Amino acid sequence: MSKNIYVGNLPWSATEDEVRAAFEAHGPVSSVKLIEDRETGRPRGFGFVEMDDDSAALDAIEALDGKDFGGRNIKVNEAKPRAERPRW
DNA sequence: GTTGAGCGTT
Repeated sequence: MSKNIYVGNLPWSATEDEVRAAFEAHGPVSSVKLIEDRETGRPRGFGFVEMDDDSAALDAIEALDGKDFGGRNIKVNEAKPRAERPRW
């Protein structure tokens, strides 16, 4: 199973590689997705991290939540389930 | 050469 993690308050200079490295330090990371504005292409400053190990995910959440990342305190929490793609 | 709330489109 996997657990989705929401990562917010990220600096605009942050990359997926840095976020992945930060979470891989606490457990195996399945995938990392930084969200950018689809219309303007600007980074929104938040992203999502998917981890296979639930305990490692919770450990990474409490370990990285409110911590300094790239000179900014990031917010790490359990992500809400993403809406499925509408078929029509 | 910018900006700051916060939950994504494969």
